Amino acid sequence: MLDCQDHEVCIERAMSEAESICQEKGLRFTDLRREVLRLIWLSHVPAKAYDILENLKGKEWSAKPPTVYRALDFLLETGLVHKLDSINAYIGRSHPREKNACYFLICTDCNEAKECCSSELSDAIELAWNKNSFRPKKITLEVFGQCSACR
Amino acid sequence: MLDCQDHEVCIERAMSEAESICQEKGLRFTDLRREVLRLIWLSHVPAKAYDILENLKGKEWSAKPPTVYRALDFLLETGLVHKLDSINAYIGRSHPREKNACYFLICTDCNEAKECCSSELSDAIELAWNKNSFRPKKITLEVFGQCSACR
DNA sequence: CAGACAAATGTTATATTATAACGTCGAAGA
DNA sequence: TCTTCGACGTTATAATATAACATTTGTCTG
Repeated sequence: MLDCQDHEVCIERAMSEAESICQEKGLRFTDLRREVLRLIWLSHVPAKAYDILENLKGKEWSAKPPTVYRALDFLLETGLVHKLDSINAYIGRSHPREKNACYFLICTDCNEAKECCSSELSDAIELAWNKNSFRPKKITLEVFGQCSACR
Repeated sequence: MLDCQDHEVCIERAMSEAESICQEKGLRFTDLRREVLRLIWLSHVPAKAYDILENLKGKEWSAKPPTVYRALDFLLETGLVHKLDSINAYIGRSHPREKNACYFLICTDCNEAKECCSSELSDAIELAWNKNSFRPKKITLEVFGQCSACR
C-alpha cells in the first residue's frame, strides 16, 4: 500500500523536514526524539509504543516506557506523527507543515495504513458538525477495510 | 447535550428494543448482559469498562474483568452498543436496527457524547474511499470539541 | 567561565485497559 | 435423560500508559 518509490528516500526527507521544523520553532530535536521518529518511519505498519521501546533497547538509551511516551508526546505536539487511536499505534506524518485534518485507511489484511488529507472530506465534516452547533477541535477518522493490494 | 426529554423513558425504550432484537435473533439476553446494557444507558457520559465493573460489584455478580468484557463483546456484536475507540468507552446505540455507520461528537468540557447517523456524511466518506480503491468495513469517526451547551 | 534555571531524560512504581486459559454449571435440543 | 454448547467464574497475565521524583544536560545571564 506504500506509495513511495524508495522508502529510504522517503524517510530521509521526513527526517530532514523534521529537523527544519524543530529548528524553525526553536524546539530541541534530541537524539532520542530523532531515533523514535526514525523507528516510526522505518516500520511499514503503524508502530506500537512498546515495539519502539524494544527497538530502542540495545542502543544507547535506557529505555523504559516513559522514555518512549515522552518522545511520542513531543512528536505528536510538534505535528510530526499521528496517533491512530483505534489501534494504539503511531505513524509518521507526511506533510507536517499542513494544518489539514488527516484520515486513515487501515488495511485489515496487511495492517498498513494510508494517510489521506482530502479537504473535500474535511469540509463535509465541518459542515455536518456546524449543523449540530458543535465546535470541533480534533477529528479522529480511521477506516478499516481492505486495501487495493490485498484484494 | 442529551436530546431526550426523560432519560428514564429513553432507557426503558432501549432496553425493551434490546429484548426484542435478542429474541428475534435467538440470542440469550441474560441478566448480566441486561444489567451491563442498563448501566451503560444509565451513565450520562460514555461508560468505561472498569466503571461498569465497579457498578456490578455489590450486586449479584462475581464481577471480574472478563465478566464485563464478555458482556460488552456480546453487546457490540449484537449492535446494542458502540465503542468509542479514542476514549475506550462504551455508549448505548440509539437505533440498533439501522445499519448506518454512526459518528460521535464528544464534548471535551462535559464529556457527553452525541451519536450522529447522517447518511450525507457517510456517503461523502464512501465516495472518498472509493477513489482510493479501498473497501471499507468499519469506520471510526470521533470528533472532539465543545458542544452547544458548553459554549 | 560560573552559576542559575529550565528542559530532557533516568528511574521506580503503579494505573488503566484488555485477554488467555481453564473450570463449572445450567439451558436447550436430540 | 443425556449431552452438548454457551455463559459465566476464576486466576493469571498481557498490553497500554502515566505519576512522581531524581539526575543530567543545555542555555542563558552576568
